[in-house]
Amino acid sequence: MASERTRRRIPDATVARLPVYLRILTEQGDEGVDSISSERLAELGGVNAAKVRKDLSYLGSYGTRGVGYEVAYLVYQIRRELGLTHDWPVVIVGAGNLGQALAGYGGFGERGFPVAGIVDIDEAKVGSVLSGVRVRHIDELPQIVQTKRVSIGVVATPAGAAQDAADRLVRAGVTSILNFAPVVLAVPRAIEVRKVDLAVELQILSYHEQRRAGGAIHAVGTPRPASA
Amino acid sequence: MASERTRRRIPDATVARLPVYLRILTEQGDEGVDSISSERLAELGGVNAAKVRKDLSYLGSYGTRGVGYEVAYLVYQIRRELGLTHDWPVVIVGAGNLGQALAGYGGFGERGFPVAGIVDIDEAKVGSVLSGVRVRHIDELPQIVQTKRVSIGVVATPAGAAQDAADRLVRAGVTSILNFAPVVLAVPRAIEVRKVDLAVELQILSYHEQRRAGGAIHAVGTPRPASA
DNA sequence: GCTGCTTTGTGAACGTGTGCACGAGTGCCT
DNA sequence: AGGCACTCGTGCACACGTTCACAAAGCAGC
Repeated sequence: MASERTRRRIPDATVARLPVYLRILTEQGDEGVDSISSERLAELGGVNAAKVRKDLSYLGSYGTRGVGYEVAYLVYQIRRELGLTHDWPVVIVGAGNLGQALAGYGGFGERGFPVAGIVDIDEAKVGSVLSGVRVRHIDELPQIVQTKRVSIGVVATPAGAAQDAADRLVRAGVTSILNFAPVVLAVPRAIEVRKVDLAVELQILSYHEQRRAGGAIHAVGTPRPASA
Repeated sequence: MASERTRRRIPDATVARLPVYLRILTEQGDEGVDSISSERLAELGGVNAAKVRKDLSYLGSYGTRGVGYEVAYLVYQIRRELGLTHDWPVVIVGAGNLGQALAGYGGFGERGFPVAGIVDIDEAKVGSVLSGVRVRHIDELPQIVQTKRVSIGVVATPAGAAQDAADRLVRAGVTSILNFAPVVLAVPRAIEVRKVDLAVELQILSYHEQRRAGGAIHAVGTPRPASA
């Protein structure tokens, strides 16, 4: 119990996979499975079995040799490690196309991230209701963050407004940001930022497609730099 | 010219950063900047200058020592490497909340990924028009993929329908998939899949928030496994 | 209790990614 | 022409992540 503070740091790569395991385990639990092997979990998660075992070993030795892992207990442990023992309300900045879709996406609240509010800078959008959440003015952000104890903000604005949105979120007291705008946000070191950029993902796919196609054909007619 | 086929493989980590450099360079170019140093590019991209230089060196030696990189030329080279010399039409499967937002998100077409079509399995949604694109029935997928020469598919369905959507995309001839559903897709080895999972991103943020909060307090009242 | 089968947990080897540090090349100024 | 300031390109060392392989541990059947 005293060593609880000295909890080993979990590698980033592992933290990124825990949510996947958690989802699979929850599904399996719902289907009545109460014990699962690392091999099966790996198969369902599309990864290597050794990786699963190593990942889970960072949480502690919660498996039983010769048997596998008790699904319900593992779910509990992963949830605890990820801090999912309670809800984390989020506030969405930007009530455009994306903000609306996010607010309407039920999966948010279901998975422990209820939408505490959605704000926009455009007065015309304020007051409209999206999936039960009323759009409020961005000036109300500090109040929402404080009364609802929000620590996670979602930036769903156009690129040009993203930095301002982030600044406001930080000033309001948010400490983690999920950024959907195609911009590199400048924030204080202590703020955790994660980025989701659709264009980047598509361009990575494009790279592989182009490579698959041979790639060489595009070399025809290459312009040269100014110098000789 | 003969060595064009022997193009060095670019590391995944670098491929993932090239789109970021590309966006920044394009912006800088629009602002009239025509030469940029690795240091400045690194600053704007939120990365290390040495990393920028190493990344760009995989494309070839396109910089000038003592000066920096010619913005326009670098943009051209990155676009070429990423296969962005021509458009890549995409087809979206699922006309729900997310599918609609994606279709309406202008950034898609602008960046070289025009929406060639959006399909849904629900007859009730077929025929409606989203941002100029008419929703068609999923049975028309093969036809859309072939006539529009689509090689990238976007899965924007609920989790339960995602695998079926992926299967249909693959059968229709798509070779790259961008998956928004919280499911690990099973596809032939040759198909490139990238995943965007909002819940995973939020859970990673949750982990850091929980860790920030101390983490130990949640240990109170931990249930134990069945065994002694 | 012993044997055999299964599956975990982890040391060790390998591969990938990062960042420093510095040689090498370039432009500018005198 | 020579010196100086600047910046790229890259070898090298280190950190991080992945995978293998196997001992340790548990269960089942007899």
